[in-house]
Amino acid sequence: MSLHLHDTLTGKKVPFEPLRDGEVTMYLCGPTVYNYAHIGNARPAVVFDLLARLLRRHYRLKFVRNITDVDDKINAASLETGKPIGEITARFTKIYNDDMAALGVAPPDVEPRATEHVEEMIAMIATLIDKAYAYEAEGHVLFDVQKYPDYGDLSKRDVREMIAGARVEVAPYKRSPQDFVLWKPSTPELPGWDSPWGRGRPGWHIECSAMAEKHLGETIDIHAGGQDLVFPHHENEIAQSRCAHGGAPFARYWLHNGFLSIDHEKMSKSLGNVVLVHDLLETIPGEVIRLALLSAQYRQPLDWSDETIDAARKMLDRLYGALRGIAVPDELRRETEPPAEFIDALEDDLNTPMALSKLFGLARALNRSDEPSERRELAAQMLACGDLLGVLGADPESWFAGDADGEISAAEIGALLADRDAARAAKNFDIADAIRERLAADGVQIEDGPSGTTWRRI
RNA sequence: GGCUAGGUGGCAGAGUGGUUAUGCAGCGGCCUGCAAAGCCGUGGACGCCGGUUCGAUUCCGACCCUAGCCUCCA
Repeated sequence: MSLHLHDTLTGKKVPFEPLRDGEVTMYLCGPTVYNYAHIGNARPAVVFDLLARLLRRHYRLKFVRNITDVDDKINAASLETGKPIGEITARFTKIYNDDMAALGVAPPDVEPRATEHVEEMIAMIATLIDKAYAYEAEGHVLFDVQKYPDYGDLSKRDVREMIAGARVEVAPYKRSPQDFVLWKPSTPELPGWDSPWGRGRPGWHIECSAMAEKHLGETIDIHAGGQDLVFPHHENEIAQSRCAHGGAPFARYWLHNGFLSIDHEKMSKSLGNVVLVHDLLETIPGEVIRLALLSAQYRQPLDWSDETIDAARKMLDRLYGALRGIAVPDELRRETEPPAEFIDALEDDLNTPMALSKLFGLARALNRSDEPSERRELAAQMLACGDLLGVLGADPESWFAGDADGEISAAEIGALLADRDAARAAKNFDIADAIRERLAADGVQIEDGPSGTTWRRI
């Protein structure tokens, strides 16, 4: 089975074939850097990082994830805090990248910043005006949606209905209510760039179109993002790019991840239930968060709760438990590929739950086997799967040793276990059990195995 | 109201026109000094109503319900 992806434009799962043999271009809408990333922001980053890993197995991939560092929300944050815009965007860009790294998200090949591409945006806007797809009005430049008959194809919307159902007050200078801003004027205190239409700043949608063109060309293979970006952001990107490029297709495959809810409620500031990745990482390993985000297929909705996190942690307990005490030689590790059925699951539109079930199958087989070479081979396969998923990279012992902050130390545990071994050898089981209970009180669970006693923090 | 995607066992979550998802939790057994981990076995499901079919959770239609989008939003 080869890679199949669900394409939003056609609404179907289709075989993936890149435009050019052997190479793939992919663009993911990145963060607007004015605040900490929340767990919903992390989902596309993790999911499409997995897709990037999968693509790199067979293709030379150029993966672009932008930084939106000019935006009215950033301006508002600057006004609110009194801090310069550049300081805010630099700070939150770093925090975003650090947080994503903690989730095992590899950096993209290119991470363009909008403020460094204003020239390209202006050029694209000028082209759109030249070709009469855009018009200037009161210092704004607007895209004329009437001129692009395919508008609505991605989001399956009928333009006429949209006009009829428009709920927002329409700016008087717009020719049609659904026309959207490519360029808008800036007041002196707002960030602005000189342009043929006066000092101003770009609209949000044109940023991605211009950066995608600059780094990936007119037609890209995969464009990804959250479901909520389908309309208007991606619809507008298509309109701008195609009209600027003589009708050339913009993206050949459109991928959109499903939404995250928090305890079955929509995450929103007004409900006060926004979960920040930065806060989660204080107490939860990034690997747990990553696996939790991959525990449902990416297009499905995913509810985030303590149970979601706990379930992911227990999955890792089982997987690391199987790997415990097995030394996989480096050479075997390098040579071993994930089993075909595991790859098949991922290549079927990133069916991570199915892939995980195959991984658990390996764990079961490993646990069942008492033949050392077979156990090493199965462990190597599990690690190969883990490499692709971006989990199981830690040493199993350190996974179970956990974070020792303010708790009983490993040395103390070792000393108590030595005492207990002596008691057990002397059949003083009351003493041995007392030590076990004392460790349990500190959150340490012990396991007597054939080759000695191991422990884990729970 | 329109568009899109869903409704699966105690929970999470895949999949399939007839045969075990998987993980957690439960039950029985093995192992263990006793546990724990692990292994073996096991119960429990496909929103509702019709239709197609030898047979539907899986296909088709209606209905009910949920979520997202339609406005900044992953």
